[in-house]
Amino acid sequence: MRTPNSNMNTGLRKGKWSHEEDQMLIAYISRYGIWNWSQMPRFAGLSRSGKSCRLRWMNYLKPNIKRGNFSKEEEEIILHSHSVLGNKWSAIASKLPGRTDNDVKNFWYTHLKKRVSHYNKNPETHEQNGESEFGCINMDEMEQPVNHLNKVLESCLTYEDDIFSSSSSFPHYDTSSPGTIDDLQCFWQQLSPFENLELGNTHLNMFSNEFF
DNA sequence: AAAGCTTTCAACCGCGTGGGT
DNA sequence: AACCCACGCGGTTGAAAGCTT
Repeated sequence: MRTPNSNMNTGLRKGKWSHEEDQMLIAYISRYGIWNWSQMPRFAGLSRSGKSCRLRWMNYLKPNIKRGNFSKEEEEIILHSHSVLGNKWSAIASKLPGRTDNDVKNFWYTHLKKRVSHYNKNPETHEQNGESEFGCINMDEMEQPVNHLNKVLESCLTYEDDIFSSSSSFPHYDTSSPGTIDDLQCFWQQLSPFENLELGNTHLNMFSNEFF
């Protein structure tokens, strides 16, 4: 986390995002979609770089970002994927709906790297316990959570067709009194059928009238 | 209670890539 | 072909929170 300050040369704010800035970015993207990250902050009234806005949106504000602890299944998928892909965090994150590359990377360095290092140093101890380098399950079992997640994704995509054909299905969000960031996240969660779909203009405009 | 140390994770930075001119 | 620009990615940083002494 960085302290809020501003760049004396550009006048751009840096550091932690305020609730108000989050609201402004969400409101702007909800209304106009994502068209150009470098121009957008100016039109949205934000004193931030496009890069900063993009990062904030992608890692925190985007609909259906999953917060909180990683499940055992997610852990195993990360470990397995990392053994195959290496530090390709975005590729690994793409296997975990709702998780960002930044989240995966942080989780790897704070939780999983130690476990893998320990295994590499003491493989015989772990093997005696019937553990793989990923902790406790074998490679065949590893495929199951991946398949399960793919099925969940497929069902979401099917549901998307249904929900767009009946506008009354959209959850309602009171933007005149938006409440806390938790309220917002609760609202985004209600839009779960849209998860993993890039919210381009087409999708957003469909519910922007009701949204505002 | 408080000082020092460690961990977590949001955010920044630099670089590579691809598309447009 | 060369340049510019926007975007995305991976590595790194550092404040805040949590833990230990």
